Amino acid sequence: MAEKALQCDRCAIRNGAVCSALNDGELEELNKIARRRTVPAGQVIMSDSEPAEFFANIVSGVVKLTKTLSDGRQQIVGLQFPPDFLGRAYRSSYPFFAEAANEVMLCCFPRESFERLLNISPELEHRLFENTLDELDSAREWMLLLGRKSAEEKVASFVHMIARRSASIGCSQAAQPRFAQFDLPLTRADIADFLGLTIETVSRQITRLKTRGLIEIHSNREIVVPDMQALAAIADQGAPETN
Amino acid sequence: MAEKALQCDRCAIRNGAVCSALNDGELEELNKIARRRTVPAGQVIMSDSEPAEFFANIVSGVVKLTKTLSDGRQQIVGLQFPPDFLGRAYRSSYPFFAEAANEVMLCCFPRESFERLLNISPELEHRLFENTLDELDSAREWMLLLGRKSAEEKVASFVHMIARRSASIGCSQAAQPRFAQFDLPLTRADIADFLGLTIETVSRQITRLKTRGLIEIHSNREIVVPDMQALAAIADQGAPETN
DNA sequence: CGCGGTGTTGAAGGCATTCAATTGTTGTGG
DNA sequence: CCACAACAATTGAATGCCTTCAACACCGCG
Repeated sequence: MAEKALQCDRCAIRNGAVCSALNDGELEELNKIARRRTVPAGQVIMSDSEPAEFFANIVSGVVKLTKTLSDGRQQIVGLQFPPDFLGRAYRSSYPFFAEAANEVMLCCFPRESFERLLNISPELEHRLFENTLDELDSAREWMLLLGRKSAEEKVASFVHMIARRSASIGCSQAAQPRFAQFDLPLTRADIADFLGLTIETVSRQITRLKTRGLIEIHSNREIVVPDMQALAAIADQGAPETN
Repeated sequence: MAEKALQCDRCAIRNGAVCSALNDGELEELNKIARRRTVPAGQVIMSDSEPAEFFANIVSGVVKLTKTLSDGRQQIVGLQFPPDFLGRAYRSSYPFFAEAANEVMLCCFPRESFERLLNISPELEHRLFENTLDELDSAREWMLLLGRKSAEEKVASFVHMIARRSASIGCSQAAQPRFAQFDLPLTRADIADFLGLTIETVSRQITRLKTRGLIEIHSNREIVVPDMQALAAIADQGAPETN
């Protein structure tokens, strides 16, 4: 929960984050109110019950958005990576939980100050709008997965998505690399909650992908995908012949 | 596909639609470019492949947004009712299909003209932003349903949602009426595609709800819910004791 | 070394699907 | 008005995928 002020111009997510919609003066304004904060894995960042008192950029780590039924069944309804934005403009309440999937570094802005900035900068609002449209697109993509894909396709889709997003965060390689190596930011339980499956089914399907040579596993979290296209073929359509 | 000009001030959805964000001058502008159009059930309104040349308000009827896997499995990723807005600002392509679920009446605006209006009216953009946030919320609500609810809970949730939305369209009753009567705007096949189930399962669960006295069915489409709260209890949490 | 958290593996069972047949509904032309 | 076709919905029986329950393996850590 350490907090400290920071210089925006040396920020790791300077280019991708919503701040890039601001001009120099506005950015300086933002710089004044911004505070970095580290959140340990598992901790709730924003919740259903209490109004969110701040907005934030994700600097590092992964944040999961979860919803829960009254008997405890849980579903992850969104995953956010750097440099994603956290919090909802114009809405005081949050219809789900935002929780750190692993250790997360945030760049936080007090609600009031940020909204003041939002009022004077149409570009900033526009940027948030674009963000929301992207979130809506991926939510719908995920609805297709949840409603219509088999367990195997779900897990393959998940690994494929993480591989793509991890690549875009780390050293920017070619647009469509054939090979990928990365760490899973989620536990098996989280993956299950994301895919609408059980832990056991996720584990079995990961083993199956490994057996088939589609992925290699080094330390449970560390994954290598030797052929992204082969993985995508399983993820996006009916399971091809296994021969 | 009949088209005709129209007076906004006598429009059925005048109050709820995005147009209500406009001032008199802007509304007059919109009035000039608006054209009504009737779309028969089943017809595609906007598609993945071709860029959408217009935006539209839904005046009456229901529009389904669908996504399809390469082997034909389909998922409905959104349902839009009057006075919802159709089309995406700032995006030329549409990552899914918009299709008329039943006969739909649209109020269409040519893309270019509407975007010009969007540029001069921050209120309009803001309104679209709010809309998008609402869509995102319901998409996430639906992810919870798709990933974690049983067939019975899914169908109950669906009927409950339609009941609520139908009530808010027709004669505005009390905020939370105990009783509801309405027509299902979707076929069983559409309901199945919406819930991530098969037609047969949907049919069986509807029969089960009827047997249990939670709904009454008159003409396959016409539904009566005698006790909305009882239905909500099944929809939103683990199935209660059946006694 | 033992313990808790995390992940894997096995066997049995259940819920939704699949396949198949029948019934009900709608619209059209004789 | 009725026959008929085409579509929509229901119902039944069997299969299968994923879950559930249970036991065990792995790993970091005090």
